[in-house]
Amino acid sequence: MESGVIPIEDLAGGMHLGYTLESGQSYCWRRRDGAMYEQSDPPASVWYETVVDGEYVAVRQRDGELEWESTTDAVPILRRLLRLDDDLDRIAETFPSDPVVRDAFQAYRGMRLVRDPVFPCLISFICSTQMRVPRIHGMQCRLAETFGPQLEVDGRQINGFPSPGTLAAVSEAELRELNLGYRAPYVRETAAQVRDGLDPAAAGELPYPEARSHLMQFHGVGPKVADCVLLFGLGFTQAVPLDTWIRQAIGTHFPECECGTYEETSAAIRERLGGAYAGYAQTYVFHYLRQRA
DNA sequence: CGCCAGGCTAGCG
DNA sequence: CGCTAGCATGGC
Repeated sequence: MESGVIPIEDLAGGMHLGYTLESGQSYCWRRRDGAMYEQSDPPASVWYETVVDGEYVAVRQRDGELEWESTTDAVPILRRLLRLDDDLDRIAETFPSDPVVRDAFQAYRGMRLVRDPVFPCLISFICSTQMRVPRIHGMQCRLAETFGPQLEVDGRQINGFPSPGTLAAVSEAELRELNLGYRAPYVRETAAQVRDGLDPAAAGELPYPEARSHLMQFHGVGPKVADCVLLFGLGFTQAVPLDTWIRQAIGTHFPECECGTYEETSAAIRERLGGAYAGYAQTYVFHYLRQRA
């Protein structure tokens, strides 16, 4: 097992690991203590762990640094997954000066977007429809524990996320037994599409509108889920998923952006939130409103 | 008990 | 195109 630290002072705009991983944007990490996605503020010094490309990665934040343990050098992996190269203050300069956005940024200072591995990201947001955050997380945990590849780390069994082929071979009934509900056939069909060669990562090479259309080919993926995958998995920081929370924020704070259709409202709010990093602003506002509800 | 949750699909007009 | 019923499940 390798280990190391990354000083927070090296990260422009700071870092808050708990907000980053428990704000409902990533379902690819688990707390080592078992608990996760509580409504209250996550405690400090908690270990979070995941499996990426067969490698175990664990990270926690304390005393001004990120401390990590891994079966490999986790620094480049963490840089990518936690977007450690983002300059948060420079990004915030692109935000509009509206009180909601500014208050949200101040309240959750150090929260970064994630860049989840695209397949688990895709499946997790297909599972997210009409569902609360803790239950989405529970579904991803059960998928990994039931069908994912096992890894032994310090005598403990850790499961990675199942491959598209594995998931496509699972019956709908087995998925329903994990309480995926009506999302079960969507998950199975999408896994089969990926297995058969439709690559969600290919969206990353396309311009934003085409990238979203590419993802909407997957069963169970509409415009909102596509925007989530673009934002939280493929680095499209301009994407603004129009969920119930952000729609409420639009109605209250940006009524001029309410244009009727998803496409038009999406374009208006992306412009209103500063363009290139509108999705970053959205993530702060989403978390801010959800925590205050 | 009813209502709603980071919506989507299918099937209508 | 736009509109909507139906969809599983759990927590309040």
